[in-house]
Amino acid sequence: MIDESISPLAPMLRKLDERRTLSAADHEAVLALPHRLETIPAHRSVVREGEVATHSCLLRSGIAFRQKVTGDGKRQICSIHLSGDMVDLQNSLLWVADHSVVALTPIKVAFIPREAILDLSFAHRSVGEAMWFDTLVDGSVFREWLTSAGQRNARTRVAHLLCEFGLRFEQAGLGTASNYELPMSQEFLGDCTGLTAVHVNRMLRSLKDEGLLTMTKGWVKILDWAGLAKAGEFDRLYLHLPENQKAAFRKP
Amino acid sequence: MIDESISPLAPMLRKLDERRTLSAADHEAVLALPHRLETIPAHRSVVREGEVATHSCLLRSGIAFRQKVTGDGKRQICSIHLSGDMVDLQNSLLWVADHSVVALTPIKVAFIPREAILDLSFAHRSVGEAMWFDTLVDGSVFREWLTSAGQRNARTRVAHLLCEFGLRFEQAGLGTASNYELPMSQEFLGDCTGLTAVHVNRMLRSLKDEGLLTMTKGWVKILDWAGLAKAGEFDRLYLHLPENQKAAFRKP
DNA sequence: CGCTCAGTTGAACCCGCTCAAGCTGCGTGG
DNA sequence: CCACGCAGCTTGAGCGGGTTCAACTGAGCG
Repeated sequence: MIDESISPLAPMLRKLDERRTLSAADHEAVLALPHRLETIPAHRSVVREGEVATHSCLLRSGIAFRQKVTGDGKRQICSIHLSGDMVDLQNSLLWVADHSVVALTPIKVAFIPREAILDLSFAHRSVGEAMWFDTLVDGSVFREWLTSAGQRNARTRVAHLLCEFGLRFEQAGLGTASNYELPMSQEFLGDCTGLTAVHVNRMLRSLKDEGLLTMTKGWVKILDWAGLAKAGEFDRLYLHLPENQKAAFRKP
Repeated sequence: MIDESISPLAPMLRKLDERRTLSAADHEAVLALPHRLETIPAHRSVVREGEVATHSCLLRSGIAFRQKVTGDGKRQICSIHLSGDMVDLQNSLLWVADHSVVALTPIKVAFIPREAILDLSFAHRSVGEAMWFDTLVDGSVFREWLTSAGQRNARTRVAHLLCEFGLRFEQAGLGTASNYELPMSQEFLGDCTGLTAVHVNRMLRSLKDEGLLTMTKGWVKILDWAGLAKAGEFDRLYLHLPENQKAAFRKP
């Protein structure tokens, strides 16, 4: 197991290592990445839409999210990110940011120059694959959210989101899939799902009334995972969780 | 310029070359990729959700699209793809397909083993970067579609989609941004935008009535690009078109 | 000619939005 | 200790954008 105290980049290593088996040399190379540590307060943005992103940003702790803002000021949250996520590969590799990355809670980050990321990726194939695949999983989540926003009704969307968050938080070592702390307002959940805060509230009430979950002081407890998953049409396949993926890669 | 007659993989080379300047060795390596050619009729799927995708699929001609189907049978189109696109990198690299890829028109494809793609990418960094970045652009388009589905009203969504298609078709050498052939039913456009065919019809009528465009026999003519772009809140940044990107990379 | 599929239009309906009011919990300062 | 303010949660009532259902039109095709 990788000790967090070894290096500020340890969360990154942990995540890459889940996705691909890395050699000692790979480990060393990752930890040797040049970086600048920073703490960013809640609500402050890491990168803004339209800016040139020269650095990529490793999230070491806290929660961040991606957002896009429409012409008339409405906000769409595109995904959330937890410890270990390379939260701005998308923007920095594409040069001009097409969306913003914002801190939901206070976060600790490490900025890494994009060239260093690319050099590392192509010098160490396993690392490169793990990183590339991570960006593909991001894409898969975007597709799922798009499908929710486009095709599912409000109740299903909310239930789906809470299932996803459960698995994501558990994977990142923050609670369990059915019991986790979620520091998000209903307004925020609305911007994730394309609903208003008022309607999110009503859908949560409906789910609570059916005994599927409780929410108190920012803690979500899912009382009936199977029931909530059914209500949310939730199938974890799209998350491409590492355990499944690595298993698949051992086969051939 | 790259001659299509050299190899069936020429469209791929053209596209990669737009994104990164490739050496002669890079060219050779791309064209040397093992592949199996196939022609697929309209409506037939290339990969189905849940299948293991061992091959990646280069689209040589025709139009393909990605779709996800919800529990109650509704369909979300996630993106469309044109000549030169590696239409199934997302699925094949992630192993188990989380969405389907379907032929909209009859298409010509070349199936390439995923291992060959990966070997090439990591042996030839420019090729690898071009390919990785292409998957990131796909992600950017997903985010934009998500934003449309979640936050924009029906009229804006339809106008936005037609602007995007214009630029995509022009980029692929199929017509111009304001005059292109679009072999899609209104039902299909509805599944792209999360609307019903009936409402797509009404929104198109509204856009036509304002003199922004005409649609006859599958040909879209945009009479007032600026007007349509405004109606659709359209900003091309998210497409990360090669000309802008390559220019950015010459700078540093 | 008759079939089918896509486009078109109207009318009624309903899911989710908007507006508005009241509530709850909590931090701040007197 | 309470008073105050503020942000987020809750609930109700009415509205409206988009859906649903249905009928008709027109083009392509065997």
